[in-house]
Amino acid sequence: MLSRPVIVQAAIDVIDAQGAAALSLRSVARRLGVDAKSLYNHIENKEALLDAIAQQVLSRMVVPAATGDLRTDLIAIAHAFRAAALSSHREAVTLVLSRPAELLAHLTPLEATLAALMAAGAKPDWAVHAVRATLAFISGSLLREASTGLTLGADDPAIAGPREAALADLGLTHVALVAPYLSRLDHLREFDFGIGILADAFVRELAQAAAKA
Amino acid sequence: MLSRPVIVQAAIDVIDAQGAAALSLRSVARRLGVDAKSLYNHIENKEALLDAIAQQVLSRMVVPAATGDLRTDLIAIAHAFRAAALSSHREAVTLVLSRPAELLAHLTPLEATLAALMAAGAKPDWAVHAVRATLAFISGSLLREASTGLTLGADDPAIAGPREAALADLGLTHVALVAPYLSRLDHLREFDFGIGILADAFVRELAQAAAKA
DNA sequence: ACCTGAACACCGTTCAAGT
DNA sequence: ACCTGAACACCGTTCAAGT
Repeated sequence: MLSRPVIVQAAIDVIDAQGAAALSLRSVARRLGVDAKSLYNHIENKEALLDAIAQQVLSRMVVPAATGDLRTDLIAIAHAFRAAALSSHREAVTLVLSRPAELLAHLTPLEATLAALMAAGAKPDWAVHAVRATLAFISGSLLREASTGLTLGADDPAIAGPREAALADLGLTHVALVAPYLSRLDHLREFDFGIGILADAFVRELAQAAAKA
Repeated sequence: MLSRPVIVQAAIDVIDAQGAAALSLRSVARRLGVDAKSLYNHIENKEALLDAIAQQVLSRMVVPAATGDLRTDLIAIAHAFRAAALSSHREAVTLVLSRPAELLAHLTPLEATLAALMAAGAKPDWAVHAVRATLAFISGSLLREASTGLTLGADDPAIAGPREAALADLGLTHVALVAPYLSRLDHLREFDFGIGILADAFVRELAQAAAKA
């Protein structure tokens, strides 16, 4: 009855239903109507379960077909990765991000990104730097999505006005100046902004290297 | 005797000495020779303690003086942020990163980055996007530094050779191709690569906007 | 082969009682 | 004002005993 895949799915269900904080061997076992100690017949320990969850979440990623245009492909891969990571409860993403990237599941997007970069003429060592910068940006973006409440919206001028004045008093004049924009946070828009910048930079760099050769 | 700053410092000491996993109200109290429940006279709960730790770690950041050159200033601020975040045990950084960015301590680097961008002619809304992209990259980079073992080095060709063959067999031909570069990870180098790309992109974008105006 | 009872060394937190 | 004893509802994990 009990099996590794069943346990992993139950763990994801716990996170989806009650948040990442509620995840424990005991809560997973409770959901399965089983004693927590029984899980040890199928998983090594809690750490291994967390690895398996991260693996399972990432394995839902659908790698988009390459179009041959580097910018298009990089953006499509980044979106696919983000969609997979966010496909469960928002908090599940922190679990994926806090596992070391050597998990097998990470290799699929890695392969796709490297393929896109190298098809566009990137040399191996440079491609590795580029993919690492991209992954760092994606990780940081998802971490923010997970830990930020929906938005920071406080558009009520009755609140915003005094707050800006307080910021200016603290010497944070520039923060005060942009406060209206800081109070709005559209995760997807920020994601696209950053990925677009990186993709543009990669395209430009490769074109420049090609022109020199 | 007991006080909030003393408790926060003891908590950081616990992390430095025994890692983030060993941090608990009880371990902090033990280090202070006090009962864990006594801490509640000075902190609200564990969450508040974690916030205070993040605040304290980030407050060590020394904001560099502005030079007026956007690229130079952005890179200097990023390095200062990284240095502060890594000034304790590597694992302490995950604590800082997992707290929402609305903490007061985040405002110092935010102000400096916005000032650099706007001095270079950035409009408020665009400056906010730029600073968010930069912070996402920095967060992702630090998260990798915290969760990755020192390096992934496995340069022994007797190990590397078969591993690359195995990767190629899985259809991961590009991963196999770059495996020698993936096995080496210099955190600072990767950090500089990414920050450099972002800074270059911002400088170029602002120059372009200025030329159009 | 798989499950569980007893047991251990942990957690965060409340509240009433002590100084 | 600050500290603690008693108490509660949790954790992960081992190991011997059961089916």
